[in-house]
Amino acid sequence: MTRVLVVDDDPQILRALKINLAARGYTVLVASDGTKALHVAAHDHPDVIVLDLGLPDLDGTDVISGLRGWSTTPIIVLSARTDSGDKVEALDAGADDYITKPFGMDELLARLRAAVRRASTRPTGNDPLVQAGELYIDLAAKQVSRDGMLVHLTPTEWGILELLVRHRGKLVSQRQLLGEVWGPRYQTESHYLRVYLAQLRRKLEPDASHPRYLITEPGMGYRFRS
Amino acid sequence: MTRVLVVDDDPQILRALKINLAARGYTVLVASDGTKALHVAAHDHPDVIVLDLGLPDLDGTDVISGLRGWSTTPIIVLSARTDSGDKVEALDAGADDYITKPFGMDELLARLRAAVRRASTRPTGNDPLVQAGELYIDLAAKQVSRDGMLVHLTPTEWGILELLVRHRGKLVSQRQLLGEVWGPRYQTESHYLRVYLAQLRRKLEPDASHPRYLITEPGMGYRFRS
DNA sequence: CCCCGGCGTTAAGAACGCATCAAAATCCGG
DNA sequence: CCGGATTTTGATGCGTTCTTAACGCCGGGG
Repeated sequence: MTRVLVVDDDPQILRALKINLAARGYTVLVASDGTKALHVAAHDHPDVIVLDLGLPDLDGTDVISGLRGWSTTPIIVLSARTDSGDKVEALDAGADDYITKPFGMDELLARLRAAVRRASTRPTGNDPLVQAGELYIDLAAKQVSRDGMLVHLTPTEWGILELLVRHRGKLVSQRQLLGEVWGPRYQTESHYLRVYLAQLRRKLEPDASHPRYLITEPGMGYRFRS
Repeated sequence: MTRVLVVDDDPQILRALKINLAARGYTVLVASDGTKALHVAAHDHPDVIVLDLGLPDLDGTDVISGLRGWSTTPIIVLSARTDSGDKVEALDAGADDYITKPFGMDELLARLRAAVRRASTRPTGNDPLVQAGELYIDLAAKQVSRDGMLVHLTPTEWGILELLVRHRGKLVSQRQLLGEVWGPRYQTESHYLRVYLAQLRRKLEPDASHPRYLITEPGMGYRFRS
C-alpha cells in the first residue's frame, strides 16, 4: 500500500486530500506544520510527501532541505503562489514537483503516480541512522555521537560529513563536496576541504593522524568508510 | 556535461531553448518531430528530454510510450493545452513533468535541474560492479580489490583502468586513452601508457609479465579482458 | 644478419597535493 | 556594540605522484 504524507495547515484542504487519496487506496498520514512533518517523515517513512508551502512554523524550503538531508522520498509542493521565483527555490531545494493552487484533483493524482513510479525504480537504502564503530550519525536529527557522547559540529562540518555519509563507501570528489557545501563557485578551493577534514578528524576519529572513517583519496576526493 | 534533447516543431521555441540551455552549459540536441526524436534518443542517449506535445507526425503520448519502452531518461512535457486530461494522459504514459505554455524559462530550468538530479541518484543503468577472476572493480565507489584486499590506485592509474573496464572486451586506442586521461594535447605521448600499464599490471595482475586482464594490442591500443 | 620501432621495466628529480598550525576576518546572538 | 564561535586565508614541511630519461627485449624487414 502506498503511504502519502500530506502536510497542510488548512483543515479543509487536508480533509479534501484525505478523502480523495483514501478513496484511491492510498494510506494517508497528515501533519499540520513543518516540525510535525519532519517528525512524521522520520518516524513513519512515507512513500511520497505532499507539502503545502504556507506553513505556520517553518519556511517551506527549510522543510524540504531538512528532509533531503537524509531522505530521497519524493516531495510534491503545493502552493498558492504562482511566482516563478518560489517554484525555482522549492525545486532547487530538492522538491520533485510543484503545483499551484487551485489545482485539479486528477492532476495532483497523476503527478503523485508519476512521482511514486519514479521512486519505485530507485534503490531503498534510506536509513537515517548510520553506525560506524563508536560513531552514531543521525542524518534526520543532524546529530553525531561518539562513544555515546554528543559531538558538536559546525554547519560546514556537518555539511561535509552528511554528504560523505550519505554516499558511504563511495568516493566523493572534491568538486562535488565543494560544490554542494560551499556552492558551485568554490569548486576549486580544495584548501577548505583540508582544513575542515582535519577538524572533523580531530572531533570524530580515535586517532586523527591515522583516520579510520574519513579517508583521503589523494588527487580524487574523500570517502567515508564504515 | 548534461545533454538535453529538445523536441519541438516551432523553430522559434527551439531557438529560444537552444540559446538558454547552451548559455547554462547544457549540450543541446534537437529534433523537430516525433520520429526524429525517437531516433536521436536511441542513438545519442541524452540525459533528459524536453518534449513538446504538438508534434506534426506522432501523438505526444505515443512518443512517450515509445521512449519508455526501453529508456528511463527523464521526460519533461511542454504543452499549450492546459486541459487536465492531457496532463494526466502524458504523466500516466510515463512523463516526469508537465509544463504549460507560456512558461517561464527559469521555471523550466528549475524543473530540468530537478529531473536531472533525481535521475543522477538512480542506479547508473550499467553495472557499476565488475568482476574478473580475483579482481573486483567498483566503478561507482572507485575502488578495486584483489583477492578481497583493497588495492590503492593513483588518479591516473584509476583513469586508465576505468576507461578500459567501461569498454571491457573492446579495444581502446592509445589516442583515446591519452586524450581522455591526460587531455587532448597528450594524444601522441604513448610512452606514458607503457609506464602506467606496467604499474597497473604490477598492482593487479597475478603475473605481471604475462597479463591476463590488461592486454596490449601492439601498435593499436589496450584491452581489458574479463 | 643487423637495424629499428614499439614495448616493458626501472629509477630519479620535479611538481603537486595533503596535513597542520596559526592568525586574520567574518558572522551571530546577547 | 561586544565577545565567542566560525569561516577564511596564509605559511610551512612532508610524502606521494607525475614526468622524464635510460636501458633491455622482441620481432619484422631490409
